[in-house]
Amino acid sequence: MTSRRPTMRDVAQLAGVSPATVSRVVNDERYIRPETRYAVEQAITELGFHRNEIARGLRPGQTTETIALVIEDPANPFWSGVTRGAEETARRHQHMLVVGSTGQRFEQERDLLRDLVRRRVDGLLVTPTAHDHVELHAELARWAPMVFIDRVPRGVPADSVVLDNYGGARQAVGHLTAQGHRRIGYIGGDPAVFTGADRLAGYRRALEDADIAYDPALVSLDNHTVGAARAAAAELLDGPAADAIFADNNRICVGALHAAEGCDEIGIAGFDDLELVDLLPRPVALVTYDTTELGRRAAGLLFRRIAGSTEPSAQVLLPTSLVIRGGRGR
Amino acid sequence: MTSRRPTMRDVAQLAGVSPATVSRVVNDERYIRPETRYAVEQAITELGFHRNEIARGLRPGQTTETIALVIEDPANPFWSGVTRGAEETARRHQHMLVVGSTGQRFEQERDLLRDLVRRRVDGLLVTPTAHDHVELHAELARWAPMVFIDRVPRGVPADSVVLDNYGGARQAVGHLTAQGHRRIGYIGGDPAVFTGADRLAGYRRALEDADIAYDPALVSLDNHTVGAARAAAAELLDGPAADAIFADNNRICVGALHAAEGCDEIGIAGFDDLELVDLLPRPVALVTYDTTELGRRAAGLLFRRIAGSTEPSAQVLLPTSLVIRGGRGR
DNA sequence: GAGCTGTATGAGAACGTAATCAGCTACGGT
DNA sequence: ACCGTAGCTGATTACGTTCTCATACAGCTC
Repeated sequence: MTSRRPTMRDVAQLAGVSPATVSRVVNDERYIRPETRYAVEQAITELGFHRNEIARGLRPGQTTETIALVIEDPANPFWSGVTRGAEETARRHQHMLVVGSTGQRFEQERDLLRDLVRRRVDGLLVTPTAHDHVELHAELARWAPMVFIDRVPRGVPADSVVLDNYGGARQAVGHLTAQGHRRIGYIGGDPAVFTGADRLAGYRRALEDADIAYDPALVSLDNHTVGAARAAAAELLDGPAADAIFADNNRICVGALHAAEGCDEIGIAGFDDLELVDLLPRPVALVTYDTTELGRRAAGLLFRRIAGSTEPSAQVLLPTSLVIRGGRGR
Repeated sequence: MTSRRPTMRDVAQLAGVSPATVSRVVNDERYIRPETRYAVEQAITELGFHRNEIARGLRPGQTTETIALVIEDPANPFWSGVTRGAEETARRHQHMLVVGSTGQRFEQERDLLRDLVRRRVDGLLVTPTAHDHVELHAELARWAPMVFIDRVPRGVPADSVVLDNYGGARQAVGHLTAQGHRRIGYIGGDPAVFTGADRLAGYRRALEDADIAYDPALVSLDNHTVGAARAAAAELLDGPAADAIFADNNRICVGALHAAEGCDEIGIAGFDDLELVDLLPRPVALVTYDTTELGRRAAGLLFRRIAGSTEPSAQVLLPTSLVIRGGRGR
């Protein structure tokens, strides 16, 4: 199938010119006789020549016109939205987007980032795995600009874009208290993840706002599946008699909705949007935001760095909004 | 920030050896004295050296260890599942995954594919845009193996992986007829898209199976948004008095569910899974499948080609299964 | 001690492209 | 006749790596 691929030399030979001339034609430079250009173009078409961008990128000062996006899981709607924004922005800057996933494993993140630096990507959009590993990011940020997504790095002076986790959670839980709920359960995922801590803080702040004492018995952490969240919700409703639940993310919210099915007086609020919630009989308060914009903003910051910006590092906080879905209300 | 990046020459100079020796250490070859290896490793650490994979890949016969995935929209759950499967498989083969989106625009697909071939990716996973452009794919498939996803190319001898669109639709519509529905509406998207034609054929076949005459008035095409689908569904229920609806994809299904809200006697079936459907009061029949597996299979076929397989091109049909969700049935 | 084999290293070429430099022609002005 | 310049093209080199070849020494065997 794939015989040896034609090079500029091959094209040159066929067209009866030197490789330099072929290069000039390909790069559309001045000072080419029309007949020469034509002959070279003929040869290019005949051989099916495609300039080797790898060799081109080897030249000093050249870039690979590639940025990388390192996320937890490309299939999760949150990350796939980010991916779309990043891809869109990369394309606008004539760059390709490489996507790598960490599955929340540090070793995988480390290998991935090192490999990407070796491949000379022009920049990195990174969601670090749960626990901080400053050395890794600091060492690699020497060679390629890095922008963090959904995490604020400690100790690495890099740009970052995060959601307003604190404000969003506070607003959602505030909505529950305004509805008269007093015993609001919190169901979260991995407590080591940056966003979880912020959302929990927002939850506590909302309780404070409403003069409700914080009760650790109403907080369940480390729920990583819909099933676990469902069980945790059932337990909170049953044991400490929660009258409402705040779900830290969309997986957990689905679990909570299952656990509270039929009990429409239980208040439910959650982070992340969910499709079809508006067809449910109960109302659900959701903290929504634009993940695509998250990807776009992050990539935008990255390209500013790639272009050579030396401004102090920026921490962008993306706003969230609270929407009330479902409950047959129109 | 980014000073000039150290090369093997720099490392060699610092370690007091030749570049060839550095190369040997980096590639973990035999015949290196332990002291020499140590000195080189010290120099590598001190300079923060990372081998330039671009230069490495320039050598003849070398590959870029990169495959590309060209899809319509990375944010769509269907494609993000495929992305995950492809990324996972790429990683297992020590390859990076480049993701590009076409937004269903042919020019964008063309530019993207050309650029990827110029960048010398080892292979391409492609979902062609709606209308066939055999020349493009045939020309590029000369240089990099190509596997088609969710479309069967006409005229290009390449592997492909598609869902059982025909069988899935037939089964879902068959379920509706078995429930006693006789006037089943079909709501589809772009009729030029390969999958739509197959699903429509499956719909017609299921009607035939149940001795129901095909009525064009019950078929609505070219619905590209949830809103359009909702309007189309409302119209079918109203005008030609459809008593059930088959939705060609998940966007359309959401629209149909909205249109039929409250009318639980209207049968609803659709292609693609939907979250939270199981909490709806009405039952919904859904054609489900594993998009991640789709990506994995496609990438698997691609790596077989990359490894040099010359078997005749394979068309993999991925099975679907029908699940009945919702309706408060447990 | 001549001839081997295995270990360890370096010199130099090659990969495909683009930039630099140099050279050529033709033409206009002096 | 000479110079300058614009238009056009080719030879050469460099990019960072790896591969091939050459070399040198140590420890063998006969």
